[in-house]
Amino acid sequence: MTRKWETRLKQIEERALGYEKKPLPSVYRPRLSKPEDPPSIWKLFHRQDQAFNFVKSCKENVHVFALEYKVDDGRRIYLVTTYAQLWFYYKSRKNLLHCYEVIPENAVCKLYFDLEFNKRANPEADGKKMVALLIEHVCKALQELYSVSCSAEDVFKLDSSTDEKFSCHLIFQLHDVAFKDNIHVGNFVKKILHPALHLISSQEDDRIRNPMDHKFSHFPETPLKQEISYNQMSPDKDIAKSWTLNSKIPERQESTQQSNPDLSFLVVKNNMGEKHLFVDLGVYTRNRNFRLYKSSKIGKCVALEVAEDNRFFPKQSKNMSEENQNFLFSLVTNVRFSDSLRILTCDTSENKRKRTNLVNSTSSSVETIEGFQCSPYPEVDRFVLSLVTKNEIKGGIRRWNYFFPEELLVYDICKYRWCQNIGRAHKSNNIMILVDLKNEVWYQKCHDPVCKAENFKSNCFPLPAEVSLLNLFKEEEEFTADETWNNEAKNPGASADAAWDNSTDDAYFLEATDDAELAEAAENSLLSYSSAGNEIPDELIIEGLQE
DNA sequence: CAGCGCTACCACACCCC
DNA sequence: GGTGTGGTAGCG
Repeated sequence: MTRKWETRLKQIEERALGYEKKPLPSVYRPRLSKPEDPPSIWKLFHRQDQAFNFVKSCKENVHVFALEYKVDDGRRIYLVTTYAQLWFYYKSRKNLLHCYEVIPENAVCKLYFDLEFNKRANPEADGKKMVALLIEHVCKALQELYSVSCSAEDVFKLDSSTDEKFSCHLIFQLHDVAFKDNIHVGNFVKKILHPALHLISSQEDDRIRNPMDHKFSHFPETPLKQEISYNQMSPDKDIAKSWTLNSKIPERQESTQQSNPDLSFLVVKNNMGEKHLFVDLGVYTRNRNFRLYKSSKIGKCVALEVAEDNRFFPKQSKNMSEENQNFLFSLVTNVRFSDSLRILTCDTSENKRKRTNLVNSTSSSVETIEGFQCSPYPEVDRFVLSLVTKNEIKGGIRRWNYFFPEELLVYDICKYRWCQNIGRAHKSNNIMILVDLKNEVWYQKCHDPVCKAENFKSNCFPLPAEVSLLNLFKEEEEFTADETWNNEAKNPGASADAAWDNSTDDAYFLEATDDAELAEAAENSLLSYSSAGNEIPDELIIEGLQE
């Protein structure tokens, strides 16, 4: 008995000594493996808005994913992490089986489609052929409406079909082109499928359709061609003017556009025998969850895989597996920023009207349009405004865009045109201020064709302390908050953080969660990492951290 | 204890012919 | 009967 006590005492003393040598950090920051590596981020939330708030406070390039965790329950939990970290735990497909990309509202994104039909209700439908025809139609539309060239070789086709149901996703990999957000994607898709919508709305036979139908142009409303082009010059930057111009275009143009294309191939029947579109138009809503490559819906075991007739093949990369590349290309919001990136927009006429009214009603006041003037980073906005305010001239933010992968905020400036390239203000072209949050610098570019021709980019200047320190402060706040939460054993992120941690301290691991629901979710899919081991191959760490 | 963002649908009120 | 409104079941 005494001997047993002695050995146990000795063990405890040894452990105490160990802790003295390597004290636990006061702030818990899980790491990949090496202390010099950036901290890993793996946080779970019950609420989507909490997840997005955390993303905002995060300096790293993180994204929100939704995880289904209970059969026959729509409930999801939200995971915030980087693409690399997610892939690291995701790729084995032993856990995280039912994951969705959350396409944030206002996030620049790719053109994407969800296509489906019931095979039994449509015995003669040829899915492959329908997809090919759709792609052809979409490419034609992109060419006509935006002068964007693409083909089936730019379309990543993922398939999730069963004997019962044809189901696939298309993710367009356009060159240096993306949409402003998924609402604009939806407007574009609805616009170009308008003739087909008409085929299903009318119960009657085609022969007795309203004769007016024949007047419908191929693409009924001209989209807002006011593209935010960072490398292309738009002579008149007066947005109100260009909107007015655009809003007047519609019907006039129809004569120049081609006649009604035959989109009858898009019409399918649902289980009830009712006519529906092959293209699911319900996937273009705010914060839409879009199933990830290699994920299945909960309760089903059919995952999205590269379609056998997929024609998009990413260039092979030396330091990344093919699967990892597939994963990255399949992500709708994984849009790379480039100097020549063009952002396509497609407003509904309603929105156009609303915006035009807004512009008109506020043009004289200092405040401008909501959503256009303020980015999610008010501190950065303030700093940018300070940069474009000199003496009498008070510049403003005309619009902003945030690029997730690069953590780059691009501000289109109005009423202030001083360009560092020419050392004076441009006469008719506006400038841009780019804020690189990752590297904590800002620089200036501009819309002037001459400056753009030489690809002018000013020197980088460090962000002031109040902007770059902002992240640090937020981080501290976050951790303080977490600690409080941990004390209350309510921190939903704790369990997964522990899972990510390689320190194998059982005490830490176990105390991570006593929340029954999360624990269950964790057991189901998330926390099997303890058995995944701590050995992370070096090449993966590099891959993981380089992004 | 705990998802989210819609749309289609229904009931009802109100108006006009 | 046409139109607007408000609430909700249920879909994706």
